[in-house]
Amino acid sequence: MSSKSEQTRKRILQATLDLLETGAGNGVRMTDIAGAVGITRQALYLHFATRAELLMAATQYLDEIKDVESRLAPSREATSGIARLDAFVAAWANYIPEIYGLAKALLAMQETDDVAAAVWCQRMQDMKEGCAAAVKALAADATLTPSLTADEATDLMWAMLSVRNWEVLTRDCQWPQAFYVENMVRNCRALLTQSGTR
Amino acid sequence: MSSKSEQTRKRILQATLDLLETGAGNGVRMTDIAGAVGITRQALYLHFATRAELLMAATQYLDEIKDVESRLAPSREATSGIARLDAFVAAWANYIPEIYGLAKALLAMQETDDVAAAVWCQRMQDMKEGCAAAVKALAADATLTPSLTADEATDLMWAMLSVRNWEVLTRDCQWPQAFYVENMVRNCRALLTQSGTR
DNA sequence: AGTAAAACTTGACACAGTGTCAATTGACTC
DNA sequence: GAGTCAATTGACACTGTGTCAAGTTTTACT
Repeated sequence: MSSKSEQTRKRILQATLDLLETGAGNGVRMTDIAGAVGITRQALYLHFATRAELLMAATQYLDEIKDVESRLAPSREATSGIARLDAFVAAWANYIPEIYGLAKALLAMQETDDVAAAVWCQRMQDMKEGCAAAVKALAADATLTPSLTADEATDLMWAMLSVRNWEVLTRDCQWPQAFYVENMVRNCRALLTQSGTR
Repeated sequence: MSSKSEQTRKRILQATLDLLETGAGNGVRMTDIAGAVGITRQALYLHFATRAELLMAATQYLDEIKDVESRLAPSREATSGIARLDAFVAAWANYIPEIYGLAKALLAMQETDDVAAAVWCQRMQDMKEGCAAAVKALAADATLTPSLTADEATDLMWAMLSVRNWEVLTRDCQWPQAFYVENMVRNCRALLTQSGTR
């Protein structure tokens, strides 16, 4: 049924992601998106009730495309806790640039829009579960630093790997992406494992 | 001359800070500030050209009140590099909650307002100088980690101590302030000094 | 006390961006 | 040919910032 509608919906989501990626998310208005798709602004509301809902749908669409699951496979298959930590950090650190445009738009909306805040918060909570799993693996190996509980270690790791930190380091500080990744892997080890285990 | 004007200006700044502190910076409108002072919204523009300028002035006013300089004295007087690092981290970490309301408002404006972005950026740059000085002291003692250059270490420390990280850890993760401080001191040591020097 | 400047008020308006609504057009289907 | 769905057009409400002109109150000076 209504394949025309489905089709337009996809075009909208795609255009949204494109604009967000190139324009760095700052000021992507409903008008811009409609223009990119080739429909009127009002027509957008036939597909998505609000801007927040559109961004939300774009987030899910992005996941489909980028295939988050398969990126995390190496981490899940790691044998030691430290290997798991390294793999997770690297996977996430390399994923950030791909979602950055969208993340920034959602992050900016958080202050004003409760729905957007909830959506983003939920997604970050999912990512936190990955952190928790890595920390758990460390604890199982007894390689987790004694100065932190598992929850605290998870919190710290989560904060370290936040999109905002990525933004600060790669944008403001001009760290190349590869350097950022390498560094974060080392930092997480230093902070979370027993005395900088190699 | 015109002491009335000066007086009102101060009342405006004070009201702004009060609202920002209690209301957590989310939606403090010009109307709210005017209402708190007891004047009309339009009258605010007789004192400050734009909202950004008002926020900017409030920032400087806050510094006067909180006396940033004296807070940093212990850090400057530290003898070893590590003592200096610890003192600076603790001083800054304890300063964040006091400026948080204002910081949040300025941070939120960054996306849309270039002036606000510039103001906040400048202030963060000042704070970065403090990081750089601490790193330099470590380097002088040869206690700086060999895996980072001085600039990289400064960047990392700066990112770690960002207001947004404080927000994540104390708000989202519910870390008590004291725990946050203690932890950040330890983390900075772990990341920046030679193999976790005690 | 008288006056001029400065501080503030009132009320109106422009602008951007989101969201809403009603009436209409074009196309595709049964 | 009637019905339905996607989209269009044009208008409007709402919020918050910033601007403007005209009028009133306060303050300061002599």
